[in-house]
Amino acid sequence: MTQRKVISFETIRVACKNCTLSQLCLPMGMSPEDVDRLDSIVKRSRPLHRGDHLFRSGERFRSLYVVKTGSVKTYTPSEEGGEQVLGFHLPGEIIGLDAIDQDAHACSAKVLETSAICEVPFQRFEELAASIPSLQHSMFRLLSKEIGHDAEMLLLLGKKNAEERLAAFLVSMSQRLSKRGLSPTDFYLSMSRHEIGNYLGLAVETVSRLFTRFQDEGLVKVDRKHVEILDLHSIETIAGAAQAAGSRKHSN
Amino acid sequence: MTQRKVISFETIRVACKNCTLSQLCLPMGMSPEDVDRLDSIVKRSRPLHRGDHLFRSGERFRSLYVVKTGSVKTYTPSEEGGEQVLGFHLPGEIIGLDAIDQDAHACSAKVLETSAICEVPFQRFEELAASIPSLQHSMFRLLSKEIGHDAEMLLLLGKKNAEERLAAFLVSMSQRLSKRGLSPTDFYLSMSRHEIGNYLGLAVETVSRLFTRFQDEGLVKVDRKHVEILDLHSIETIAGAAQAAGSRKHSN
DNA sequence: AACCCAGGTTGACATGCATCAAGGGTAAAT
DNA sequence: ATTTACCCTTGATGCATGTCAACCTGGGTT
Repeated sequence: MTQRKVISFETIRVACKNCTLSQLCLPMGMSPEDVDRLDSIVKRSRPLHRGDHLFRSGERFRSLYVVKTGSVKTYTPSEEGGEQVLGFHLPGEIIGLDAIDQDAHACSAKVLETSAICEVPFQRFEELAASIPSLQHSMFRLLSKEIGHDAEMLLLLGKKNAEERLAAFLVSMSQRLSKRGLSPTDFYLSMSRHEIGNYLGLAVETVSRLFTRFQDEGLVKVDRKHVEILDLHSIETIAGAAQAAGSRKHSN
Repeated sequence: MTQRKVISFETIRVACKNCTLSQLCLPMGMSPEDVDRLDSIVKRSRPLHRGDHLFRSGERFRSLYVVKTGSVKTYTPSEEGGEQVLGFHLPGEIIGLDAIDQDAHACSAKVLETSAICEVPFQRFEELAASIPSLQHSMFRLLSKEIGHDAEMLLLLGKKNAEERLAAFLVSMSQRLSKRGLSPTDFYLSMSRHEIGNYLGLAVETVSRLFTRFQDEGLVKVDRKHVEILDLHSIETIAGAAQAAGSRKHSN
């Protein structure tokens, strides 16, 4: 016992069964034994730093990645430095799902702040999923959830105006942080205004102006990346007001 | 032999193994025996007609649906009759994937023209997928493909202008019809201008004007729902010109 | 045949947001 | 401490596209 492995502390710290994210992540609904089996195929690396890539567009697909701490953005780079930000990923969220089909990454994933990432080799994962029904089910659900989330984004980009988009973004951040045990009304954004604008299909200037306006209206208090939500209810109302009176866009 | 079942003709006509879509659909890459197992859980109903619903938003999720012939649109209805069209589905395409996560349908699915639909009860399907690795893999791929497609739509809605959107829509239709053995340059659209506009985040009038403009420029010949593509190459160029010179929107 | 009506087209006008431009604050680098 | 470079903010202007309104057209109904 005195001779136990030096890595034991490390192991305890990161093992799936001890991970606070297990209810949000793949282990969701699995028996302790099965979680151990999953755990045995997960690779963990040293923390990554701002700007590091998990993978780049075009690379062969080998593994899914799960954010353990920190945050990651995914984006599709296009010629000339332009890009479309596809999403911001918080702890427990899985990255690389879109690569399964083509066996290659169509987007790139870049770390926004110092982050710990779990790597899940996909081939092994599939074998495991075939023998653990609840894991297969979790995976179907996670993929489905992503599709549902994308549908929300389509609605946002297709029907909502700038104000509604930023409000929806704030509500989403608030809810997701809250689920992770953080404050739903006081948080730091790890992405730039530019990245937010890109994600929401808006110009940086518009995002900036909206933050200012929301602040003037007493809805939030913003200081650079630090956001305090003062009136979450009003922001939720704005965010949900897609087809409400006054916004008759494409109303059939 | 004389006494064979009356439904035999019907059965032959629709069985997965005799279906021309099998390479686009779930049976992709499965052994003939496994296709039979899949076939045994698939339900087929009488043809549905324009306006019929496969399911409606809010209903309990029980089955996935696959278009066999015809076409279907999915959309999220919102209060006041407004809606966001999420997609148009051609033969071989699977509908209902976004409902797996919540165990309830978040969108509605409406038939655009007389269509034959296969119903796949999901619980049975999951059992089958766990015992047929290639089926599980197909399903992961199909879900992943949907996510990748959604990402393309996010780029379209977030970065492309009206002209690029409609061009992308035409290219998509052309490619998908072509894969199904139909002409890539001469086809009938089963959806209205309104539905196209809603899908692309544009007003009906804009869609109409663009069709006219494309026709004036000699790119297409349009007569109501009938579209002939005269210069597919140019349309592809327009569709792909997201970040090209001249369109500097959000160019970082 | 006359009517009806949803779907489509076209024109005139309005506006939300992108674009252009300039300046200020902050954090990392030296 | 100073420099540097990025990020953010704010103002002025223009344009693409939504909105409003009118009319056309073809298919179905009485």
